[in-house]
Amino acid sequence: MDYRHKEIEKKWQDIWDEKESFKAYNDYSKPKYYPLVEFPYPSGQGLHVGHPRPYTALDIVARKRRMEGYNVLYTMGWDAFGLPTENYAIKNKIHPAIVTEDNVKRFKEQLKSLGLSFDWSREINTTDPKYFKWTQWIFIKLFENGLAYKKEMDINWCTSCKVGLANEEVVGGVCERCGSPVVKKAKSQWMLKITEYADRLIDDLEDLDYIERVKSQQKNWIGKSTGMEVDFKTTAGEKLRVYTTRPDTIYGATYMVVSPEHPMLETYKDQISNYDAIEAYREEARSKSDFERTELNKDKTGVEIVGIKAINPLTEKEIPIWISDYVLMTYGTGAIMAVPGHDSRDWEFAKAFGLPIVEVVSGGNVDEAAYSDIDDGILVNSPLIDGLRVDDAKKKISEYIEQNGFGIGKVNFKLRDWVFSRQRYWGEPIPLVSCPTCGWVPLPESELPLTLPDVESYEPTDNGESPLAVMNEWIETTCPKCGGHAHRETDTMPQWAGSSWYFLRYCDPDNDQEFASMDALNYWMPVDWYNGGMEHTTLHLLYSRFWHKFLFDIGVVNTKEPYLKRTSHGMIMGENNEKMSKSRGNVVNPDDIVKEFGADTLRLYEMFIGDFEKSVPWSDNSVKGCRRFLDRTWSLMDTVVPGDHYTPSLETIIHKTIKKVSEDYETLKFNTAIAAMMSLLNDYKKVETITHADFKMLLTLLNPVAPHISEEMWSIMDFGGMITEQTWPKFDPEKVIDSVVEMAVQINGKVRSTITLPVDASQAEAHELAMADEKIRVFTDGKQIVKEIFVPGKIFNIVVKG
RNA sequence: GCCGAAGUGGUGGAACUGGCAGACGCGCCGGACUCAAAAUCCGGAGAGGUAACACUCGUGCGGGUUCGAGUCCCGCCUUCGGCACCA
Repeated sequence: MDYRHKEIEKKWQDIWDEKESFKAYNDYSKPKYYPLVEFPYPSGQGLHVGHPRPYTALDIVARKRRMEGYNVLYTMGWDAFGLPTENYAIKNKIHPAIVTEDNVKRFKEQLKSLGLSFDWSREINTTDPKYFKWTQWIFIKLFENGLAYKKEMDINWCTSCKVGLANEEVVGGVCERCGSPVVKKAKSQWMLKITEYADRLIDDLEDLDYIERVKSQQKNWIGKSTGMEVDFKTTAGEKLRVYTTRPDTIYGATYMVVSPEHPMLETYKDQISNYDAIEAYREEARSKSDFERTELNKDKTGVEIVGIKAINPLTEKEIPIWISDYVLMTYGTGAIMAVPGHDSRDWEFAKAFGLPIVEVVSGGNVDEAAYSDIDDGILVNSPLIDGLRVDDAKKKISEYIEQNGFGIGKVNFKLRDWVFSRQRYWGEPIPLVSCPTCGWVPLPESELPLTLPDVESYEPTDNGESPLAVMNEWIETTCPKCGGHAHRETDTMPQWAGSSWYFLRYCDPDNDQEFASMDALNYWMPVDWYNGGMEHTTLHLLYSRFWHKFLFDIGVVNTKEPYLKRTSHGMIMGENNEKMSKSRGNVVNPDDIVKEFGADTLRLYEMFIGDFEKSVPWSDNSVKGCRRFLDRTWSLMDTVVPGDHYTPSLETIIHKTIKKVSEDYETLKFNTAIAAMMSLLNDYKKVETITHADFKMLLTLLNPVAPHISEEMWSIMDFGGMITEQTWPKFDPEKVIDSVVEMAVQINGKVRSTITLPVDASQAEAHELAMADEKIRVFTDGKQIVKEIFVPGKIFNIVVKG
């Protein structure tokens, strides 16, 4: 009988469906486990070979947990709002809802063909009004709690998508999605105050089991810095406030710099004698894109503000004030005290304009470069803090500054508030109306969901307004508060909205009273293990943590963090080790692999290919190798004979393999788990016959990776029931140890021979055996044995001299 | 520049708290089966060296600790990912 993957895979997928083998029950008495994978954006391209990698990995965990007796919630959905669908719809004149439906259908078929053990009865779709009703509900809560506000601001405007972007969506000055240039555009936008949660988003990482690179990237992105705001008097009258993390270097502040957008320039216009030059510089800065302004290693430019001086509060000396675009209005106070001796940017600026450089921390050479080391430096030229180390000096001077009212401690973040408006059609409408008398008013819950108007055209407008802005019938409405004439907000939400809370909906997907019941949340949450791409670390992952914390604060979820554990998979590259793309011609279609080799082979291959956390190139030949392993396992059926016990010569290796595979499935080391099973197969092949017990064990261990073929063989062998319903095996700790071991014998640390001895043999026995070995005697005869190191079961090292 | 990860055969990658480097797979070489090929099965191999052993070298580079280092310490180099004029 041949291994016919097509028939077998279809057959078992149908049986699992019919028996609801993977249904998550609301039986709250059982221990639960909630593994989560990022739900895909159903693009028109269909499934990519990258998708099955994380899905299979957590499928393995999910299947193992079920066999361990857990009630497992493993499910799937569609993050289906978004630009590509909308653009495709515009181009082909098909409604985005229909495009979405088609894409979802295709994705679902493809995913189903992989035999992933999702509970499909809990499938969700972010574009379903029953779903986005609650996305809108959460937005209203954010609004009611003062975390959503509208602000006229310069936004990142993608010239091609004709849409505003969050900072997180701008990569290297271009649009993350389409690569077109991003320019500044003033627009009134809905903003979410994620910055209010900045501290907690950093602090609470502490107790979470996230892989280190995720933690550090999030910390980096939030960018907490602790320093002081210090007021410098000016000759113009009012004080000028700066932010610094190095108050200890204040005696070295020889000039000040304000950003081109700083309001003082307007305020003191009359006192500035070179205002024309200043204005020209400001105009130049305005015309530059963010990218140009922040370009690497750019030469410093600037203009001195003539007519106003600042006064250093500690030295009482007058220092000049400059304007330069290396100081950003969006960070700190938009003004700095420049300490060229100890800040490389200030140093460059001072060199460029011949400004004085004063050394206030010794240890470097400020004529050569700024000395910014904070560990070894000693303060000099700083009357109050001379001779102190940097950290002590910082402490002392900070106290002094605060006591004298010159300034105050201040924490700053790089994180900015989240631009939440999109001027597009295919997103959740923002459920607010603008009333001339009441201002912004949220829709009452009874009017949710607010659905999109069903129209023919949804092209973006050239003036930057949402396509909804021209749909008068939809816009015109009455104010829920005063009943007067009002109109709807025409912006929609970004794609990140629906994905910021979807894991909550899985807990209770059909609830039409709440986004999920507290009972369901209490049972299922938090997510035990969340795996997803590194590209979502500062976007989706951060956003959803923010939303969750907010929901926790208003008492509608039970945990302050959504995910206990976060891991990440590496990308699958093309065979030439370049990113898979149509233009490179190195795209592999998972359907082809499933068709030719079977889903089990694809699953096995994607898990075996290499370190799960690293990117790996695709290899057609390795796929064949994985299929070969399954074929060889299949042919093993010819050698199986009845028997409830392990074949004695295989017993130790079987227990070792149970241990290895069980542990490796938990730690993302799927590649070595599979290697161990391949080894076990090789051992099985070396004996004439194997018992039912031997074979059952291999099938059980293999089942989470290759569920169809293991189920089929279980059935052919008539082992009873389904393998999916079996219990995960345990190993016997006493039986994973070999009774006899081969031990390397070293002379001065170099292996010269091996001896075979019982695992519990003494050093004396080892010594005797070693000395009986001719290869060893060659090295010991006539030499003095200085020392013997004996590590039971590991090594025997003889140190000789002479 | 800062943060993070990593450098091991022809190749993807193994190696627990320092203990026989190269598991497992691919590719390659040889053999069996075949008219032949594919598939399958059996066997082989880090490099140098030898008739064969022996032996020597070998985990990015340079030092160090240790009976013993891919693994630990110090100093570098390179690659990848993230951030970046954030004061």
